[in-house]
Amino acid sequence: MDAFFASVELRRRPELVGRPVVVGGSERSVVLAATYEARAFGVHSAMPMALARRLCPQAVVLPPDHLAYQEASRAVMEIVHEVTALVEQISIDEAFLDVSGARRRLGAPTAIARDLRERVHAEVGITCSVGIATTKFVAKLASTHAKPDGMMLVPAAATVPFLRTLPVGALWGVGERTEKLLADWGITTVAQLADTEVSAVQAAVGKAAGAHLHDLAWGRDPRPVEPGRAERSIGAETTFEHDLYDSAVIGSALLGLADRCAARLRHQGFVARTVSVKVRTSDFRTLTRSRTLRAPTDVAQEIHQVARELVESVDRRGLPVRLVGVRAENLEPRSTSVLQPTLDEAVQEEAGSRRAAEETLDRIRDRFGVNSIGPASTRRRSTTTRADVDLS
DNA sequence: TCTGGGGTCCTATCGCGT
DNA sequence: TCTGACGCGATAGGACCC
Repeated sequence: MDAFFASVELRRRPELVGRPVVVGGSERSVVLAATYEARAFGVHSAMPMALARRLCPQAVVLPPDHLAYQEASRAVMEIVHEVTALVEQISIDEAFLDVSGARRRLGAPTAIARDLRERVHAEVGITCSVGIATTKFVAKLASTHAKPDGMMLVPAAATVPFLRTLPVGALWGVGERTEKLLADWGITTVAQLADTEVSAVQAAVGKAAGAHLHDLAWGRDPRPVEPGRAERSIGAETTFEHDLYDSAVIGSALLGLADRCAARLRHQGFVARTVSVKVRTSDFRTLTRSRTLRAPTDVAQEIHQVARELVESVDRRGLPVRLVGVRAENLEPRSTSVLQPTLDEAVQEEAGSRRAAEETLDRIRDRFGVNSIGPASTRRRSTTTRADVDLS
């Protein structure tokens, strides 16, 4: 999708079409999406909002509405799945389609792409771009070049010449750091990368990455389209409005994050064997700690307990905390997970009743909304009376 | 300029068992 | 009995993507 979050916003606020629009939070956040009018001022996603406002003071800034984007994404992906079942969704607004088996039914890839783009525009009201190639990675590059609202075909024979025109930074997997490492070796273009010995590339960026990048530079990418890949982790994190010293406040934030993690684990039918936490201090250093449990869990109270201990174990050198996060890893389906027998019956009973309580939360949230109920210490004091309107 | 929140994957290191 | 190679899982950190 093109400027996805911004496009969804413009769909319901057509009066803003043609103006620079930026989607992003207000405080201490970054740009999530910018219209092409805003990009003309140098604004781009991941840029600090403070800088974006300075570069383009006249931009209309909209707060993100993730539910709306998820719904738009779902609508688009529904259309995509009508083209072929071989769909690999890689983010909220991107997917790979293997249409090699759909040609007889739907025609040439260019025809499939044209129909798909027309349908998305007509039925969802936003534009997308399509890249067509014999490998995933070249298709991705082609779609980037096609933006906005375009289509680009890179025939097999044209692949290597096309790649050689690009800077190394265009390669999928080459970010700021890798770009600099390669530049130290005099490699700034894909053509130079391709013409360098694999061993030299590996010396610069590491064994696995080096071999991979050298392959990509020659258009070699054997990765197939993999429909329905299983998730490997589920997490939640938050940046505070102000850096915090207070362990009690950090602890209640952790409870809210553990609660979100656990609810999503239960919703998707997973239990997690490992809990990891992330702490970012005021100097922007990021520390992580993780612990593998004796028995996997999807209970917020257990995750919170572990998360709290892990955060306590971090040496933050006396600095205040900017961000904390909780992540559940080593996921397995709850249905097949072996429940660890515990000799202590009281412990087992306690865990069981906690889970039952949290399942009740799930049902209340299903009926009354995700914000209708939550752990007491995470609730904002409101001006309403105790007969909280949330449950009315 | 001052840096989000959701993830994936890779690498280095360490302890442990063989 | 000691030593080292090796594989493996756990852990921590970091690069990268949208």
